Amino acid sequence: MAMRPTSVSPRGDQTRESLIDAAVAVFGRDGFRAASTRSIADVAGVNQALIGYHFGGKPGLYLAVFDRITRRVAQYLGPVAQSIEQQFDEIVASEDRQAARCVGFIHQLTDALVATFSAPESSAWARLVLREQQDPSEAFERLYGGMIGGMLSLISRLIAQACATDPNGVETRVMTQTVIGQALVFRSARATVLRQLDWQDIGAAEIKTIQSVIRRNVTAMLIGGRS
Amino acid sequence: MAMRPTSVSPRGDQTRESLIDAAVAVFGRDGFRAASTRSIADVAGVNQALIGYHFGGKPGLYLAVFDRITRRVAQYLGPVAQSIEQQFDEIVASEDRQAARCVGFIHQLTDALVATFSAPESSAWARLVLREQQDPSEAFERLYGGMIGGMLSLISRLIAQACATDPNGVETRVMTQTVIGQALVFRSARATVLRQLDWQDIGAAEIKTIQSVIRRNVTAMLIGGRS
DNA sequence: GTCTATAAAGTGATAGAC
DNA sequence: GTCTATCACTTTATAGAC
Repeated sequence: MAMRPTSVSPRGDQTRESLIDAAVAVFGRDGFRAASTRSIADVAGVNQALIGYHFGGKPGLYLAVFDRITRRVAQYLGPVAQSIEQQFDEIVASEDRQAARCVGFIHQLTDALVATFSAPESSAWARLVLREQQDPSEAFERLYGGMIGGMLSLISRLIAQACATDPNGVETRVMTQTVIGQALVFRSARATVLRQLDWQDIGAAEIKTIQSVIRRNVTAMLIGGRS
Repeated sequence: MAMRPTSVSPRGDQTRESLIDAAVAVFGRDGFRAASTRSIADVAGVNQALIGYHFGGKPGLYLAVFDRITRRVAQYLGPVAQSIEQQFDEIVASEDRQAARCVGFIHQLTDALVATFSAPESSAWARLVLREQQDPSEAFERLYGGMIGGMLSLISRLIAQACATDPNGVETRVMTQTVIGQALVFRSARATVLRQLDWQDIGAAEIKTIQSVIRRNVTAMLIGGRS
């Protein structure tokens, strides 16, 4: 089985990039099995046989697509997450719980999630990721290890700190999912959202509204009814 | 183009049922395009040519699948929704806002949503519905008109009543989505949920935990931080 | 109402020229 | 690194026997 060539030729690099770009769109639209290597090659403007040469075959290209998605999503969320991670270390080291500050960090993260999921490129990603969520393959490992896992861990620790609960407890983790779910639904149930709200698209104005409602919800959930 | 026969033969009925059952599973697993009529017929234990005879072709069978899903989900959620709808009419007619009672109704609905999405049959449905949400076709109309629209409307009115807001206002509708999103995420991000919580499955015990957390969240969101 | 058989088109992989 | 050509297989739809 042919593997990705080790030499770094500018021409070949360009071909690989074009193929991955095209594969994100076509795999997203048609799914792994229905997507044909011919249509991917056509969209990429390269020869069909080059998929075998550069990625070893259709499955290899599919995995390369998820590495691409992971890297791109990390570009959106990474800076915010890292900044919070750093400040969170100081909070844990201090004696004060600083619940309000933790909630503020969660607000930053839900804002970023809503913005990321609403980005135009996210449309193709979502189809791929949602499929993997229902029926995880090797590609899901790359997603979880590359981005999702770290994000879940960070939000769980912030919630635990804000509510003085166990970050590894079941309730904290379930609560983490409900926080993310509030942002995720605007992508996963997109057709329903557009229809119910009579929106043509989720643009800058709509994103602001969503972010503001989720901020309010999160605040109420975490420091509204207690301590 | 052959249409569904008008005569009602027991033998043909059985064939149609088998084909729809099989189609839910195979379309769910492979998507519309990748699913082959041959594999559907094999799973159903009938001849491939009968898909053309009974449904006019592959697209006709696909639509029949969504009618089936709509009817089944309505069996889960319909009774709860109707009971609440009835009592809600009385609340609107009365002078008291009865916010706590409205929140109780929403709890019943989120409980039902979590239970429905976690049902084993929901696994195949979800793949189909999530695809339509990203890329709606004629099948989405049947879903929205048959079930989703009514559920959204009911929750929006309950939220508006509980919070004294406009049921048709953007904020109320966005809030409705965030409520549903908390239940939906346990299906739409299933692989992530199972992994983060180290669950093998979402069974009766897990459902109880999820329902309880969402109930608490909804209460905080709607009557925790205000009035 | 169900079957077999088949036509016409599309699939992924790959050998081999350049 | 890229191309053309082709193999072996699968796809949907349908004609026609029963």
